[in-house]
Amino acid sequence: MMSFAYDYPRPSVTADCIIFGLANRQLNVLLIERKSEPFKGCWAFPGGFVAENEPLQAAAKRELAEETGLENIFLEQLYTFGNPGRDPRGHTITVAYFGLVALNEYQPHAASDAVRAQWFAVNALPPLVFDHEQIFAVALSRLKSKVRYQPIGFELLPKKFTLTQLQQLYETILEKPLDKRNFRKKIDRLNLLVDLKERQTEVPHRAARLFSFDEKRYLTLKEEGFNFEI
Amino acid sequence: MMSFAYDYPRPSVTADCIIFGLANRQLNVLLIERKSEPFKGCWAFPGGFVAENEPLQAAAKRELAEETGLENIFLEQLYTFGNPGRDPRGHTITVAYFGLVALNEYQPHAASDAVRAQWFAVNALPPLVFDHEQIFAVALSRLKSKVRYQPIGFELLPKKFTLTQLQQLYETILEKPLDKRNFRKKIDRLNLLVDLKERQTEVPHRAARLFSFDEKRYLTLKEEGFNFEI
DNA sequence: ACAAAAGTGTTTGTTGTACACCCATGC
DNA sequence: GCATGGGTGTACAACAAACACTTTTGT
Repeated sequence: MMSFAYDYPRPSVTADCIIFGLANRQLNVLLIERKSEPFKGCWAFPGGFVAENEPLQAAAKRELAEETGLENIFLEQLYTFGNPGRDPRGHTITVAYFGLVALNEYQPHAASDAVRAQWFAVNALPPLVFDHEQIFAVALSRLKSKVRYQPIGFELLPKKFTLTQLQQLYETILEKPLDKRNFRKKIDRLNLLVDLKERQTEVPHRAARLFSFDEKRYLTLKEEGFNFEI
Repeated sequence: MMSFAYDYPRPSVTADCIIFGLANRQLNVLLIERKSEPFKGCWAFPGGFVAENEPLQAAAKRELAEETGLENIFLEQLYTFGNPGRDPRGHTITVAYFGLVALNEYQPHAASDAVRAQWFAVNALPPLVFDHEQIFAVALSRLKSKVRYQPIGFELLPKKFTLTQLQQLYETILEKPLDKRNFRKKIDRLNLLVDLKERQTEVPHRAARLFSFDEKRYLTLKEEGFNFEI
């Protein structure tokens, strides 16, 4: 095996996580405050160096857990950033991962290389280190276009949710109001929801019906894609 | 700056190119025969190590040009593969790029690390090295889904082409026959083509009208996306 | 005259879009 | 009884899908 070895100068490789969450009607993203140089004290996406012989997604998950405490998050690869100059320490390639969580259920707590871990509304982000603002732009635009051809929401909503909550999710991501009746017709045609035959409790108005996603159908639609020109 | 330096063990990074081309009614992909170990003499996608301080896409373009002679190809990032064990030399991360060319206009010639460079029909590929078969599967599925929400063909067809050629392109990629009239109506509605007011010459039957893409409209549609449930 | 591919419309079903009111519940 | 959000239908326009014949040209 050693006969195949080589020793080119190597860029270093990190895996970073862009985690979106929904709170009220606000799209949020998870940031950490860096504990160490460079850019100590600045805000960044959770992430860090890929260890030798560590799968990329595993590195992303590990760093996320270490720095924010979030675990069992589904991560999807977003894009790989490798422009020289993006990291003052030298040529660094960052494989960015993208995840969605039901924000209420995940209160992050800082750990490891992070001083703090905190949700920020996407339209009120602090300045970010490196080229993380560019990475964020790619992530947000991916989220917006994903919504158009894949089911989304499973990860962003509580297990049981109302149609209005689902609609607000789409309105938040797409940044435009949707017609209630048309939205419901469209969702209905997808055969994606299970009517739980339950209702909200303790709301100061008529209680809405609760639904959950049909996981199997959700996965099918995710693979097949659909058209949601809503 | 040196105070920020670090010295983790680093995986190495390569950039590989999956280039599709269309010949007759066959989708083809460009492979090289490796000149050096490991897997000397086996077929692989063109690609190689990313140099220090080299942008990723630049590395992909450089390797493609070095190994096959193809230049000025538009490359789009496909996916990054980083599973340990995929390369016997040690942990290697491959950023895969994806490109389309009008096959007739690009006859590859081997150079550099390649013994040969050659087009292969996608349904008759030789065994590939490393995890290149998996990479190929991702590339092909990306091509198939891309077709549904972005214009395609600009890069795969000659500058002047007939509607039938365009339809055959879609039929080849989607692997299903399409209705001529419906296809033409749909293309027409996209406002994507420029009627060149020219006709084919030297065909042994009625000459078809020639079209070209409206580049501006093509780019707009690429950004906006569309729905081509054809 | 015939072979080969170009070119062209209509009908029917489905989906998109715009739009406004009554219903149930908690206070 | 009123405030709050829940829930529902219809009409019109656009698009999808199925389908067959005439036209042009070279040989």
